[in-house]
Amino acid sequence: MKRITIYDVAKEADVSLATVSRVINGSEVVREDTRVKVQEAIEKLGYKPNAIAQGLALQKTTTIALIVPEASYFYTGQIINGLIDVAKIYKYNIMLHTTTEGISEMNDIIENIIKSRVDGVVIFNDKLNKDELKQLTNYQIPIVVIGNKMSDDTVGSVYVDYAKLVYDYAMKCIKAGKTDLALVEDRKNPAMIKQLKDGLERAFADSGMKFENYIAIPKEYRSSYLFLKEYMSGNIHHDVIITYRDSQAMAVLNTAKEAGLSIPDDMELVCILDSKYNAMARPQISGFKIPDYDLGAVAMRLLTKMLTEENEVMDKEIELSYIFTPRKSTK
Amino acid sequence: MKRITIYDVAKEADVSLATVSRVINGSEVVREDTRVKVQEAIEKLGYKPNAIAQGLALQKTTTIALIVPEASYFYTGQIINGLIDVAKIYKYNIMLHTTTEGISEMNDIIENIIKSRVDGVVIFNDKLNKDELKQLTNYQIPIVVIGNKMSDDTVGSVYVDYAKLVYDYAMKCIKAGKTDLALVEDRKNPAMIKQLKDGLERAFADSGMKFENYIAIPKEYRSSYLFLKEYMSGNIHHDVIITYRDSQAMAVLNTAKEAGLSIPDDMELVCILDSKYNAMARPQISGFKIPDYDLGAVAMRLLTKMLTEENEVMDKEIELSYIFTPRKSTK
DNA sequence: TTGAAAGCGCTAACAG
DNA sequence: CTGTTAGCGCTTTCAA
Repeated sequence: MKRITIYDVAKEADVSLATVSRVINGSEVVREDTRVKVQEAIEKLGYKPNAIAQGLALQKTTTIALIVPEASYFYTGQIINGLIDVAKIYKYNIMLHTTTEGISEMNDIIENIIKSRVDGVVIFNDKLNKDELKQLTNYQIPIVVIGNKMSDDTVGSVYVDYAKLVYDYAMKCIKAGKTDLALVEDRKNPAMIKQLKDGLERAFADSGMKFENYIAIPKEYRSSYLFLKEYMSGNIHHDVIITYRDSQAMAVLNTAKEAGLSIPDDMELVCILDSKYNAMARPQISGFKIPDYDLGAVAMRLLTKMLTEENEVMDKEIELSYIFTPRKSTK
Repeated sequence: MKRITIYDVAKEADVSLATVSRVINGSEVVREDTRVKVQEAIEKLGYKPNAIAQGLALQKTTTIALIVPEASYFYTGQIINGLIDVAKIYKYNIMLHTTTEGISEMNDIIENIIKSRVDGVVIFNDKLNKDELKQLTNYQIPIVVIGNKMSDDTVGSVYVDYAKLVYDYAMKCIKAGKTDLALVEDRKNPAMIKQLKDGLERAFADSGMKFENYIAIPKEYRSSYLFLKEYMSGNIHHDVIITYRDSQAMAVLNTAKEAGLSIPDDMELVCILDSKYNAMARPQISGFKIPDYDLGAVAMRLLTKMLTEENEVMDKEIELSYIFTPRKSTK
């Protein structure tokens, strides 16, 4: 089947290709009867405009690139959902890229993105290197980063202030007399853990104390669970244990129980990134509802603004808030 | 910053644009010193070939479209990961589309895909309508569907035979004297549940019995959990309860426990789609390890074959297998 | 209101 | 080995 083009439609409708172009782009100037004539020809031939050719002529692709970490967490999925939903509204397509291990990886992706001439890019990545961004900005490609607070002329950001989140929570605990807080490391999300650690350290410093219970997972342990099992069996006690992901919270739950510790009576447990699985655990795990879907949606919305608005978009740093969801693992 | 093109490079290197084109495409015929000269010009100007223009000239975009359901399950994420990893190997880009509610949705996506002139498409969707596929095949776009067994000249498929999986498992149970099997409905995955139900019915029929314990979740219940809580409290007993997703298995686990039933002693529990959360539950839930990542990877591999091989690809229907992972919820 | 023609940036014969 | 040129399919002045 010969790929049918605008020329074919023009011939069929007995008009020039310019006219066909006008009707597919909804130009006002076309006379009604010729518009109908062209429409009919389009229907008859099953013509679909070639977006590639349009992209070339228009110097814009109406597609944006999305970079996410390889890990397929529910959280990431929700961000993607949010982003796609609003992208759909503004007729943007999504080119999906994932960062896998290997130093050069990110560079390849960036290179690829530049070549594909997307109109903008959204980056969600724990370990974000500013130098890599610079490449993109050099090519004048508008960027929105999710998760890190940063912005300048071509980059905007949408994020949740985890440091503040944990700071506030820690302050509340300290005021309630719970001063033995512990944070479990998450090897997969180092940057996030750093934010949490910073927040805790600040809270303790502001309270005239020092945060010391950072539970690092030694490299020789294949999983947090394995280490925590040993850790808990040491008859360890903390007032509150804080984990980043649900799976770590569950590991704490299970290992504590196995060690004869009762949660929340002997020790409280809170998970930063809440998930439905937290609610399925027994006891149910308390957590912070992070607006994952909104992170994606707002990021895309911000990007469309940066893409369309003539004058600089003013508010390019958007902080989203969270809600603490108390369940049964905290008192 | 003026967008720099192949012409700029040509002028800078003092050659024709054809030569530049040759070097960026790695043509063998270029003399070494001019190749170097061109390379230098490219570096100096920071030139990146415009993939859109290439696509237009070449009549191929080296991008494929991926359609997945909105739901951001871990399973879907893994499929995407697998697909992207092999897409990367073959230098294909991924255009991601999600099907949200609304009848016309899928049609919009198809329309969009046709316009974007992707080289092929991979579809993973529970509720797949063959008529929609026909649109794509009309435009000669190669398709690979994940999850449904089907194929013809332009469509291939990669799937796991869930009906067989559950059939075999049911037969094993029946032979062991466990004849009271129950299947929990999953409103979000009707087609999948149908496969499972078919398999069970066949197993029972082949054993001279009738499968009757299909646990439908009435619409008025917001979640499986809510209904199961009531169901279990009715002093119900089955030999084995089968669920599709981990969250349903956990709901069974929790509601059974709350009703005073012991798993696996009073009742066994098995989850079709295994996940890490199954291993985190207590007791740990037995499940079938479905090769999610491979589903994506193999689908993409198949598509590249269909895209490059001159002669018809012979094996366009690929069945992947599963492994039963016995844990603590089964005896 | 419509048509002619010049690009958009690149590839691929075809000549030389 | 390299340059010339004709597209790829569409948009957009500029004229008519």
